[in-house]
Amino acid sequence: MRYTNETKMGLAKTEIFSDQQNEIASFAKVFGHPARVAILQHLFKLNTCVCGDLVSEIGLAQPTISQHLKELKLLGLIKGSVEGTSVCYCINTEKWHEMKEILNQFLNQDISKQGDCC
Amino acid sequence: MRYTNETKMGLAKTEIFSDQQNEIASFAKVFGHPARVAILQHLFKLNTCVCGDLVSEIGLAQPTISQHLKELKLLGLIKGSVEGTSVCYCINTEKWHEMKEILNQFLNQDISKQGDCC
DNA sequence: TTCAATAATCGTATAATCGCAATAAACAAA
DNA sequence: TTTGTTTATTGCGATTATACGATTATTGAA
Repeated sequence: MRYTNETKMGLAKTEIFSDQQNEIASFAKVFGHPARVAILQHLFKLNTCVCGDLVSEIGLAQPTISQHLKELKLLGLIKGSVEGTSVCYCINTEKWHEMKEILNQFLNQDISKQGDCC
Repeated sequence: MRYTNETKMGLAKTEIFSDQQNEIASFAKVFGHPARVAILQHLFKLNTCVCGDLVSEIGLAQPTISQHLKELKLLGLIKGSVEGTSVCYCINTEKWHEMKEILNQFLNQDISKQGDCC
């Protein structure tokens, strides 16, 4: 089997989809792991910045948590700031709203007209 | 390095998370690929069952589309019924509502009290 | 400066995901 | 029965994702 530059195995062919479709997928993907869901829920629950007690809270190793935080930060959903030797994390409310808007638009499509013929 | 049954590398440790967290992650994960987003949008747009024109519509090979459909069917978000030689697909509206409820609860958490200290 | 605490990064093992060619399976029609 | 159409399954390669030990910053305190 031969694969060209245009057809790389193991890679999603994002170029054939719209920006909107790729954006929805990107946001959804980051929620596609329970650890990241748990991290966000913890940040929400405390209603304030969390100074790195996530490792003991979640139950995964420190490098693993750090990696998940990195992905959340990459999408802009959380912010982090250095506070002494520890790092404080919190929800980036503006980005969260932006993400919510995009996902809600997809999730809350008008379903009433769907013909249930199957 | 040694890994026990409890610690299998490359596997998400779902057992340390709540059912709710795992459920959110499962639904989000299936939306984490633009092809599946595109499939669902197409089903929504037509407001009726689609008899396998998805391959030409999306632009991926037939086995690839079939695989994505399988994942959507596995979660129950779509239904399929055989119609002669082809198969009709449509949104499973009940399951869609159920999924929406679960994801909305997560996405629409009260963000107003979040201390923006970062 | 030295030491302790904390978090990020690196390296690596393992599993899952993505995509498709080839094939099989199911069905209708000739 | 044979033939064509359509979809599912199989098998494989390439890549990403998950997890963590070891190490490396980074900062505050002694």
